[in-house]
Amino acid sequence: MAKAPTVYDVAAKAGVSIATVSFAFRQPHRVKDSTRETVLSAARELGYLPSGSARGLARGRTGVLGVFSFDYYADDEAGSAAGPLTAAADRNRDYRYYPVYGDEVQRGMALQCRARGYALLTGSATEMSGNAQRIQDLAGQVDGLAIFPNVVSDEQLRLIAQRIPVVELSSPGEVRAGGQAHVSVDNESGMRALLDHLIRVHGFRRFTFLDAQTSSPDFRGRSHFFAEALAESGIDAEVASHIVSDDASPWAAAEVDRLLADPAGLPDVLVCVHDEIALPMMDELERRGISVPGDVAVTGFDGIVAGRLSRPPLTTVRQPMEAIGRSAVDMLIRAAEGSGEAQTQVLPVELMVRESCGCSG
Amino acid sequence: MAKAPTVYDVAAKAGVSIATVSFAFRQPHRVKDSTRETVLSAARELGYLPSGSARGLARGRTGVLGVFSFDYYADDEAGSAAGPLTAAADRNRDYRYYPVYGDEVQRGMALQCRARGYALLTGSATEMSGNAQRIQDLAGQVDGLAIFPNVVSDEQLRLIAQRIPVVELSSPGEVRAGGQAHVSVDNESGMRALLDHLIRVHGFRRFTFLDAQTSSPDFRGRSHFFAEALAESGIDAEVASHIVSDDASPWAAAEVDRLLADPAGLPDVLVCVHDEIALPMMDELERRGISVPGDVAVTGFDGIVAGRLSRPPLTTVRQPMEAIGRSAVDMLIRAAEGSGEAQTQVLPVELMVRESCGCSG
DNA sequence: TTGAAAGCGCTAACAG
DNA sequence: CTGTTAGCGCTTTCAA
Repeated sequence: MAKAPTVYDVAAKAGVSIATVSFAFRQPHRVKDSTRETVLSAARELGYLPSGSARGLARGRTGVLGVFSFDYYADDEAGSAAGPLTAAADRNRDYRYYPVYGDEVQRGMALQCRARGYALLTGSATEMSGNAQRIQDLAGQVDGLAIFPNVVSDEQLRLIAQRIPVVELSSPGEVRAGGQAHVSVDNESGMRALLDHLIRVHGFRRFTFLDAQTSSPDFRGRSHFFAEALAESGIDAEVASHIVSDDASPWAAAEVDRLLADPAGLPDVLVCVHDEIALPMMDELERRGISVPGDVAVTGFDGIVAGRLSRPPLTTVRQPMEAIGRSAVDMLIRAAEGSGEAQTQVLPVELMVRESCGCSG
Repeated sequence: MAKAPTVYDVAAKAGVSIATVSFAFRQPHRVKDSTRETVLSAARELGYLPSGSARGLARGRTGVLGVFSFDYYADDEAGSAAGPLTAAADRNRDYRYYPVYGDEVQRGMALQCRARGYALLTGSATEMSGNAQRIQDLAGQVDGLAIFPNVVSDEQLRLIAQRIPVVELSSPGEVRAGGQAHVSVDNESGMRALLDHLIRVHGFRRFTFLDAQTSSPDFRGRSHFFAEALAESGIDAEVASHIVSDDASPWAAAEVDRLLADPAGLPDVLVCVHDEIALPMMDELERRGISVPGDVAVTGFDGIVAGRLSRPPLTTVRQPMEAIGRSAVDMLIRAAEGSGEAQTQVLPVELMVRESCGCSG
């Protein structure tokens, strides 16, 4: 790359001051038409491209929003191996559940950024260390940052939130960390609507809840309202021990073993804390010749795309992922542009009755 | 947000110079242990977060790569309306084909950026004007830029490529624009493998090619090799008039009308230039009671997720989307870090024989 | 091992 | 309408 021309070069070539060059681009109306023409064409001839860093530094804002996530499907070896990149390598990846929850939320953010004239900077955590460094670098480059739960320590989060608006893409924890903004969904209504359906329509009485090993405010909330709602209905539930979500098949197999070993027999329904637990469970059950929903019903939570396409289609509670992303962006922009602090927001969910609960398509 | 502490504040608090603060962060080994401790803890207490803009400006690089795309599903009204964001609004979107080709490529870029320690800045074009502005802003903030075809004028592209490494995510055009880097796939082999299968295994003789209205080097390549390969086999093909890809149902209905109106009857197979034409065609055919592949076979190109889940599953040629994205990132980084110019690269494709061609699952 | 000082390229008062 | 000028916050020689 040849040395990049700057405002100085353009100014010299156009025979004006650098301020005029800047104005010609940023406040065209403040410059005489003919002057603007001169400047613009000088810029064109030189191949002038304004430096984002310099602009950002001078203005104190970058026009960029950030999002930091954890990519469950990421495979660091693929990246470092630098081996031949083939179609076969691609195919071997497990994209059964892609796009997942976070992908759809990020998509919502991208769309809203686009609509609002911002760019979106994405970064994601690594299995390895160095995440603190990564996220600080990211935070230093944006006007506002959205963060998925469980990817950043509270300390880090507080540090960053002190400098730029931050919104967590989850429910607030049980203990509200001082004023931290959140965009979340109404887990309570969702869980209650789901259980209401299972109890009233299907008459289920024996419930098993499949929880995730990775804890999060949302998961804890669902678990909590599951128990609460059942208790109110005078039903006792069994809460399965934590599920390892690291590796798909092993835990599902183990869990089915556990269910089968229960002398009391299978429960009426497996209520899973999220779709990515429900889907592999259905697969594993089918593999063992156990019919869903014939022998046992299964439900999820989130409403990822894969659940619509599974067999049977998954009954679940759908989060408005795109809206979550859009909402986060709006909050960040509002806060970044000074119109008030970011506030926590709770979006509605929707019960999606499909076939895995026993309803007919 | 309180005024952000800077190196100066940290330096003052730690009783050192700003150079030492910088060193403490960027070249820890060059600073005495005790000094580093002092600096770091001063920084922590102050809640110091380095400014990305300032770093970028001083270093001449940002550690960020960019990608500019066009989002076909984007709905600007949803963004500007700022109406209530509900689950229902989300559900009404047509995500049948999501994630599309570009989403998977971007995913590959994100993964590789992560692996290489870069962040990824995403921007996308608008139906409206102002794209030149958007992309220049984007380009000004990154060390390298990947661009999808048909979203940026050649002039813009040249301007940007003059300043930072740029790679186009498509085949080079027929007329190679001077040295512009590309990451693309072997459309010729893919199309030939597909036709070979259709001719040899299924004995098809009557082919119709469904082209896209939006032209691109890849689409033109596929169209070209389709005709060439058939000609070599002594088969004559009919190339359907351009298909409007703007709105799904209307053109598909019109196209089916056209096919039905042909006194010669249906062709043996509809070879579509990409999956997003093949899929709606299959839907429309089914709607009219025309069996695929019973009455007419259909094939696609790209290998998007939706094609695996359609009924029947779509026979297509799969591009290694993730690898394309990863490869683009590697090229950009190589070029940005000065180890040579970005070069064009052609990745292999793979014929995915599924059921829409008449093979049995 | 640390400090002084010169930029990096642009924006935005403030003058004129 | 245009020019002068002072930063924006950090990195990086070059000296000490």
